Amino acid sequence: MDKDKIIKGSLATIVLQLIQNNGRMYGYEITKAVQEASKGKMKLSEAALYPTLHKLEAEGCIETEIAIVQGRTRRYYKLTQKGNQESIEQYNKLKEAIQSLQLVLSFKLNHA
Amino acid sequence: MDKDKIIKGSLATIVLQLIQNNGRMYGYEITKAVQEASKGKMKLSEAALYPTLHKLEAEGCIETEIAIVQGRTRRYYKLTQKGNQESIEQYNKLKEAIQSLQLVLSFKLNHA
DNA sequence: TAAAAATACCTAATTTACTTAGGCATTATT
DNA sequence: AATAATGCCTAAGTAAATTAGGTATTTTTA
Repeated sequence: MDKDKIIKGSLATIVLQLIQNNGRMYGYEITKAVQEASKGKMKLSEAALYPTLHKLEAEGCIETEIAIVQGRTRRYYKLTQKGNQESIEQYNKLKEAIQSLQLVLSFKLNHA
Repeated sequence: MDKDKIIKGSLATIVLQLIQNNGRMYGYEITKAVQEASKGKMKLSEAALYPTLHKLEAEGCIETEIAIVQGRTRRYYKLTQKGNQESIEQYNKLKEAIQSLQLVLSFKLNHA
């Protein structure tokens, strides 16, 4: 999802968190949100996003609602109860993982 | 590399950074360092590590030196000049990516 | 007003990085 | 004597992304 392919494996967590923070979102909007929030440093491809959304829906974490706006179809997603729990859990784990990562990156052996 | 499969794609960066911080390290030692530094929250499998080490060596980022300690063979790795540059570059990109990630995770739409 | 860009959805094939599941050999511990 | 720890490794499978498209409508630009 990253221009520089650095952080992987947190796409579902990001998507859940974004939807949670904003009530409901549609796919295209999510890609733009990631770009805007990261000041262009991250670019979330639609090819990565849509399969993730469909998977989250299949798992019962999100549910959809279609809207037609100015002749174009939007598929809005919002969290289910399960998705709400998942979002919180995964967010906490990600935060922990980031902290662990930072500890590892600055680790020095006793004797070194 | 993670018990919880959260952060992926930064293994090479972690390895380079650990070796840089400690002058030289051998494989088994790296797995233990990750465990210790993260207080057991991260577990780096040898199956993930060794191929990464071999790839970094093939790329000319690290070079090896064999030592025999108490009847066992250790393969120490240290950074080459290229590895040194790579380490710094990748580390900086990872730091940036973490910051971007945090921005994205807390993003809210104007109107939401 | 025609062409290009933006909006909005999507999939298939490939690649990459990791996990699962082992193997081998020596030394230290129980 | 058996098990755990140290130390190296590989092969097969999987999951998650990338690459490379496709379709359709509306808005903007030249």
